[in-house]
Formats: sequence, structure tokens, C-alpha cells
Amino acid sequence: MSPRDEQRERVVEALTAHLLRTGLSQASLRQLAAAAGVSDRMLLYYFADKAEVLAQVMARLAGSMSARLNAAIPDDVRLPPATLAARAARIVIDPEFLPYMRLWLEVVAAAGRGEPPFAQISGQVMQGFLQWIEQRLSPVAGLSAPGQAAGILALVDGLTLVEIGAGHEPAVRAVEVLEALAQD
Amino acid sequence: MSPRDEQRERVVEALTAHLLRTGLSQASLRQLAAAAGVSDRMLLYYFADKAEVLAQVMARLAGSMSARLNAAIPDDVRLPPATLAARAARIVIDPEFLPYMRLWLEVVAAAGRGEPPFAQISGQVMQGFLQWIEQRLSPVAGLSAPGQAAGILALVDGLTLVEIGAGHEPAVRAVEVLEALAQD
DNA sequence: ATCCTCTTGTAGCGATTGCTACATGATGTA
DNA sequence: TACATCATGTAGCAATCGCTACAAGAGGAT
Repeated sequence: MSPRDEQRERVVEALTAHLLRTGLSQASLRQLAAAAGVSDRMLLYYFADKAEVLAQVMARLAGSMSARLNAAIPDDVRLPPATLAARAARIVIDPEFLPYMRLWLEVVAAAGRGEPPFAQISGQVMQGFLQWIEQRLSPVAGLSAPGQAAGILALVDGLTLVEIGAGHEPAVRAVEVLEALAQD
Repeated sequence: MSPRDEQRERVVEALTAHLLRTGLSQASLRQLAAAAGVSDRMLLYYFADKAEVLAQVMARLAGSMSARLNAAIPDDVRLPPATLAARAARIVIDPEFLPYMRLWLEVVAAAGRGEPPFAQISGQVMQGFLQWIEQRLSPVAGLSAPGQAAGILALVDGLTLVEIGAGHEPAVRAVEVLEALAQD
């Protein structure tokens, strides 16, 4: 592997951590380069442009989120919607997982305005989430399984908004209600 | 009323429409001034700084959202959680309401990074939403009413994320599932 | 007529943005 | 040993950012 490729690897890893900490607004080329320990000039030698840097980091981020979710709920279980929703909700309001959701929120917001490369990335990741849910879902009979999966995804993603906008406590109360409903 | 105050009024109204169309990334002082039909110099004569401009616009935006929601579900009805969630969900995926949600998403994302003035605004608006829901909620007995309200808010806000990230169709399917569940 | 405050325009400051031109050493390869 | 490609640093470009200094007309109060 050429030095260039090795550096790409290293830089992407460092920048994933940096973006999780600081978000998209602290993501100028110079700031990214400093966080990765290289010069901004070299950042544009390793990658074509800023969009490619961010795309690579987002791909790494999606992989990292998947790994964490799979560790919590493996792909060989089948859960009814209320149970799956409650389990997934408990995960995303974990303080350790919150940075991922905060960054994910920024990505979708940027995608909503069509800003490249976020629009494309956001669609791919969201599709991945839907499949992740559907694979673990034992759907309620008579109702659209994709619809149930989308509903669970909305609930879980929306919890991030509540957490950020209204604080941790309302989010926790909502999860407790979900868990109570799932127990029946 | 002084010309200054009249201009403030006019500018805020024009900028609300502008931000709904173009989002926070097209909100430099010069762009805002052009959209409001004034010079950037005067924008900073009417308002103290950019943060005050945005804060005023966000307040107007929150009022406008409230009015639309109240028109759809007045404050003298009491609905069980599933029904209220389904009704509210149907509203927010309306193409006419979507610009509000898209902008709201950007605001919360910025608030997640503590960027003024969004952090404060986001908290206030989110609290307002929670109260709006709780007032119209006939809560399920034995479960925390605020928790149920927060869950509904998460579901509804999250639908916006699904709509933006995965497209209109999954969001519609999710709402149809909600409506089917509410019919029992 | 003389101030004084309100309103507005012109011009620009220093900082940051994404990105690039150019030169130079290092490392092979023929 | 000559040449070519890779790797990296220095310097800077044009554009945009939020914001401000300064001057000047407009209008009312004395």
C-alpha cells in the first residue's frame, strides 16, 4: 500500500473522531487538517476535495454505528415492534452513543438542503437503518412491515431531537413509556 | 412606531419566508439583507447583530408553526396517544408543512453544537411543542403523561428525518401504520 | 438659524473559506 | 548516472464572512 493510501486511512480515522467531537461546523479544510495532524495542503493531496474527505469520514461513521448497533442487537433475533423500538431507543439515548446521533442529525439537516455530499450519504445510511430494523422486526400481522420499520426509525431518530432540544430527562421518560408498552 | 420598528417588522417577515425556502446555510448577513430588500449595513442598524436577526426570525417561525398546528388540532380536544400521534404525523409530512420541519431540523442540529442563538431557541420551541401535545393528550393510565408526550414528539419529529433521508414514501407508509393502530 | 438625533450610504477592515501554482527534496528505474 | 514520478512545504489567490468607522442628508426642537 502506498504512503498515500496509508495516510488516507489514518486521516479518515482521526477525522471521524474529530467530527464526532466538534460537528460539521468545525470542519473547514484547515481545521480538519490540524485535527488529523497534517497540512491542509496534504489533505488535498490525499483526497480530491473537501467533499471526498467528508464522504470517506461519513462512510467510516456509518460502519462504526452499525457495529455498535449490531453488538447490542444481533441480526439473528426477531422482536415485535414495540420491543425493538424500546431496545433501540435505549441505545440511542446512551450518552456514549449521543455524539453519533448528534452528528447524524447534522448530516440529515445538510441533506435536507441538498448539500453534497450529504444528500447522497444520508439516503444510503437511512436505507441501511431501515434494513437493519426490518431484519430484526417480527412485524405485526396485517400492517406493512416497511411501514412499521419506518415508524420505529422515526421514533428512534426523533428521540435524538428531543434529547438535544428538550434535554435528557424527557427523552428518558419517553423511553420508559416505550419499555412499559413493550412489556405487554 | 418609529421607521426603525416598522422596518424590523417587515424584515423579519421577509426573512422568515427566505429562511423557509433556503435554510440556514444561505443566511449570511449580505444574503439576508438582499432577501429583505435592504442593505447589509441597515440590517445591522435594525438589529444588534446576526444572532438577533435569527432569533427574531425563529420566534416568528415558531408562532407560524403553532398557528398551523392549532388550526389542524384545536386546544379543546383530547385524544388518546395513538390517535394524536397519527393526526400530528399526517400534518408534518404534508408537503406544505415540510419546509418548516426542514428548517426546524437545521435549528436543532445547530443547537446540538451549542451555537447561539439556536441552543436557547431550540429549547423554548421544543418545550412549547411538548406542552402543545400534552394539552391535547388523553394519556394512557398508569404511564407518565410527559413521557407519552415526549414519545409522540419524538415520533413526529423523527418522521421529518425519515422523510428527508429516505424519501416521502417510507414516511407515508409509517403514517399509514400509525393511523391503522389508532383506529382500534 | 442652529443644533441634535435619526437614518442611510460608502467603503473597508481583518479573518476565514476552498483551493492552487510553484518549487524542492526523495525515491525509485533505466 | 540521468530521468521521472512521488511526496511535501511555502505562499498566495479570489471570494466571502461578520462587523464597523465615517460622513452626510433629513427632520424636528429651540
